Amino acid sequence: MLNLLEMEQLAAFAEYGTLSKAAEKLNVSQPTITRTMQHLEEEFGVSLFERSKNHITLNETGRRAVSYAVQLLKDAEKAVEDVQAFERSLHTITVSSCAPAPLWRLLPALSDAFPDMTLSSSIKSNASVLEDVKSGRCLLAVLPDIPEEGSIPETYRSRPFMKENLAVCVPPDHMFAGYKEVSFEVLNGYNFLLGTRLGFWDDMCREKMPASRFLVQTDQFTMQELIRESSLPCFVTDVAEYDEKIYGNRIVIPISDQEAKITFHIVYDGTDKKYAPAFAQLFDS
Amino acid sequence: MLNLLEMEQLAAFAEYGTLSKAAEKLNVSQPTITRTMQHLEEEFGVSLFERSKNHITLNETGRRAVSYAVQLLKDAEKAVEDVQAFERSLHTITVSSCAPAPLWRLLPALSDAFPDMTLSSSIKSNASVLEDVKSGRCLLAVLPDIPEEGSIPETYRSRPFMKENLAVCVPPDHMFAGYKEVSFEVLNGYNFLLGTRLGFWDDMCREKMPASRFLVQTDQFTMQELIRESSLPCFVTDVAEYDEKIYGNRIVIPISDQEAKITFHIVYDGTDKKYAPAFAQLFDS
DNA sequence: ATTAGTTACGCATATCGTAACGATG
DNA sequence: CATCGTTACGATATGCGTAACTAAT
Repeated sequence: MLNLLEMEQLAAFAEYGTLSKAAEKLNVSQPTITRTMQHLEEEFGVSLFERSKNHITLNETGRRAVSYAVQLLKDAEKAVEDVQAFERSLHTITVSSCAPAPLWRLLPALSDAFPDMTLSSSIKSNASVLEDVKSGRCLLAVLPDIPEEGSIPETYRSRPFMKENLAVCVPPDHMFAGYKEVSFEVLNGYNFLLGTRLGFWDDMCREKMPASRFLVQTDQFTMQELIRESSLPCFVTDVAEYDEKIYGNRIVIPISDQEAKITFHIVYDGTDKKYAPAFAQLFDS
Repeated sequence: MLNLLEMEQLAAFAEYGTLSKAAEKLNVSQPTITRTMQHLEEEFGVSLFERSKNHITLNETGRRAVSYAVQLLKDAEKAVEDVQAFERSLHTITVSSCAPAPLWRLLPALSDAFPDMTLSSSIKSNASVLEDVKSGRCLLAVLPDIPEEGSIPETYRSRPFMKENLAVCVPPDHMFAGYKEVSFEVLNGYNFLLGTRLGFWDDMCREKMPASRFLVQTDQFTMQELIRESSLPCFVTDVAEYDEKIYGNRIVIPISDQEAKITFHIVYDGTDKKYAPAFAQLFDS
């Protein structure tokens, strides 16, 4: 039977051209490679090399054998990696969410319900979350609406999870400071501070206020500094606790549009024997 | 690195359910299998089994590892077989012919021109020969006409090789015995003796004489006996030497149709560096 | 003289089988 | 008590590196 260690030496010889180089690269003695090449010819039952007195080259058959050797090595490596990844996946609950806020409630609940499992979450656009659901890359998805008919397999369940309302947050001397509420239409054209990792809120703001510019801050401290020191409006929601240290005396004005009042939905595979019952208990209430 | 021998033991365990059975089937001691399974868990870096004190089963990860093991074993086996097949192909000239007669001249010529090569020939229908050419399953093809434009890749060359004329062969008291020549139309409706391995002649006779029945003889001696003892007409060609021992006093009457007068053509890949020049020399004259 | 490949030899260690043990049904 | 899996031990074989040799540039 073929031996992958021998395959590796064959591949190394093919790559480096001489037995000596291959031996050096693989940290074995040069006679070892000689022996292995001889043994490979026995294994394959054909001659793989052209030999002159002090030179050895792959012949046409040898080159073909090399291509198989390389492929087998890749496959074997991939097998190990995949088995390890599968093992990890058995102990991991993967969540893809369209926004950060649902995770603040969801992750503690999951951690409580599945104390032995690793939780892995990521925030991405609605489209990416949908893809993750469909491909099975996540076990739980959080989307801002009930997914459209046909956008996900029928076996998946969708359950309302929590509401979140978007608001703008302005300094007391800002022209909006006295408003009870404000619409996207009115806001459109003003520039905003925008933190990263807002998921779909990010997309929605750009869509609803195409004339506005969003000054994206990747660094959290910079963001906080700008909130204090600039008069630019920023966004908050009713789910995040309002932190005076950050927002100082800024004033929160709810956005009046329906689109700014979101009910997040949890989506999961209703036929998953391992998780569906537990998820049902968690989310069906 | 993974070891295919260990993969085989893992696959055997999966197949036979217990370590003991696997050991027995593979003709190794049972502790060997125990050790191998332990070693496999180290290699993969994950646990692959559920163990109780005197029982061991594959867990979910283990089953996945098994599927990779099986695949790797298949691939490795296929690699060896393919390399051997490739080696053979390097020393073999494969000819697909639509009829036997051209091979009688072609094979000796090839044997002469390529004394170190093995010759491998087969007789099949025109369609099969065309497929063999297109798929590269044969190096040389013999077809009854110049292949139609587009039926084979443009890089292929077609050269006339030899002619063959079909005739019927009847006893002296047969009603056709006095004819100078005879057409398919006249022959249509009569029944004939037909040897196997006639290639495209077989198809042509059935096409041109749809009302006739062909009594196919697979055994050569039965065929010869029937030629002697029956008055049924059979087919001969001008290429096969007329053997009195077989045909006795039978009389040969040429078939007058154009379709019974064939020029065989050799077809080969004109871009094949190894063979095209030699083939050109053999067939371009 | 240097580099490359093969062969010979001796040692280290890996691997296997036997045997003994423990657990289970 | 028959079956199954693990552990321990000793023999052997496998495989490696060193060294010596040949050939080529």
